[in-house]
Amino acid sequence: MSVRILLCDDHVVVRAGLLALLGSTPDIEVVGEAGSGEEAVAMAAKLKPDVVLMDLQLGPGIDGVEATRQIAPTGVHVLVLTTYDTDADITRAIEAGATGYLLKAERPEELFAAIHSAAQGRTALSPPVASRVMDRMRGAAGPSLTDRERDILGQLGRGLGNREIARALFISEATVKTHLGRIYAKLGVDTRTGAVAVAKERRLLP
Amino acid sequence: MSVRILLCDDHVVVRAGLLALLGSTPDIEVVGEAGSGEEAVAMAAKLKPDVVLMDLQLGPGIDGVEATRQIAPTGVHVLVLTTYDTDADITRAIEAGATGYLLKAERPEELFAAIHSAAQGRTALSPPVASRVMDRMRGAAGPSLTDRERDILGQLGRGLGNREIARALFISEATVKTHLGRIYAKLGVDTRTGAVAVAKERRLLP
DNA sequence: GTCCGGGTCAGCCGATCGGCTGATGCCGGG
DNA sequence: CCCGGCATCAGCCGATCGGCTGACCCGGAC
Repeated sequence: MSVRILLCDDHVVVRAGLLALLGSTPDIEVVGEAGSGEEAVAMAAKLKPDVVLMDLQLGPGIDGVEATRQIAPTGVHVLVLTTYDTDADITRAIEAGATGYLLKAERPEELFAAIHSAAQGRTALSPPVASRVMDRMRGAAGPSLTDRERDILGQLGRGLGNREIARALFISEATVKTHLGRIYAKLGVDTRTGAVAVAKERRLLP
Repeated sequence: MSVRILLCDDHVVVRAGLLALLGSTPDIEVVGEAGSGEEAVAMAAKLKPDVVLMDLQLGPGIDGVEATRQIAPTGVHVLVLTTYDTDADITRAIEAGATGYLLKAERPEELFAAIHSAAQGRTALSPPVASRVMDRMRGAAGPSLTDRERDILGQLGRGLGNREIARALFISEATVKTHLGRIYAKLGVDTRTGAVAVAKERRLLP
């Protein structure tokens, strides 16, 4: 019996590509296409597919992570299929309940295998993604920033000064400095510019 | 008579999507697919298609801009089809000789129209891209950094302080500060972190 | 109940940064 | 030949940053 799939991607080209690839395989059946997160949530509830193929970047409206957060609890497996293998994206998707994380650059056979894995609730990760996750596990004392520290880092990445960051986050400048100090320590730097550089390198910033 | 197309994209899914979309139209014929820049250059020379549909991000090897730079002079029209509409990408692609610049989020009809335009050598731009180009024209004084300023910016993007930048480039700290001041002025910021942020946004940094 | 991690804040001080003014040398176009 | 753009450097000064020390509150773990 074939696996029933719901596609979710805002790019027509990508949906067409997946449809073409998956439609040609006998044991996979595409039962629906969604062009936005809202649409995906609604169609997942109605169609109850075995697997939702979810892009993370969905243009306006809720993004793929939020859509995954809403779909996953309903028992429908979500397989993230996206272009980027950034730490932030991967962890957010996994936290949101994604069953797997594939890259669009992946070979079709990998995609088919991952879909069947996901249909059975088994995790499927692209090799580069798996590597990153392993690195994350190994580097136990790795860059484990708190939520608030990530907020600060995000503002920092926009080039704001301490005062501006403080106003943006509704806290005092002193608090910003405290957080920055801890961020520097965790990233192994001692300047804000260095923090941005490292964060950029480790893909902690958009 | 139909337009002969060569696809170039490192993503199998995207190639399949374009193949599916274009294959269903009678006046467009896909004569080849390339998964890398090198492949695209070779196939363009051999197949002499009317239009090359070129992605800019191509994974390892030469990128879409470089491939375009090599293909365009041979008289083959290159229509860039990519995900991003950043200033730097657009200008680099156009400088490299691209005939048009489309976004993957574009409607299929736009894509068809753009292909026919490109086949005749006419420029085709996605609306958001066209807007940016117009903005650029209006604000004639674009961010034209000198080579040396780009050097400084590069070091800055690594998180170095003025003294370190000075040592890295074998100049005095005073000179670094002078260059930084001019960079700030050209980028419209007033802090080093802001410069990194803007440079990152405009893709002036690796 | 106590301990601890996370978030919040304050004050102090040395180092760094950014703006300013001004100067030199090189090179290429008018 | 002179002018302008580019790169180089110096000194001054106010603003900002980064490190430090110490503090409070809260919620969950033990």
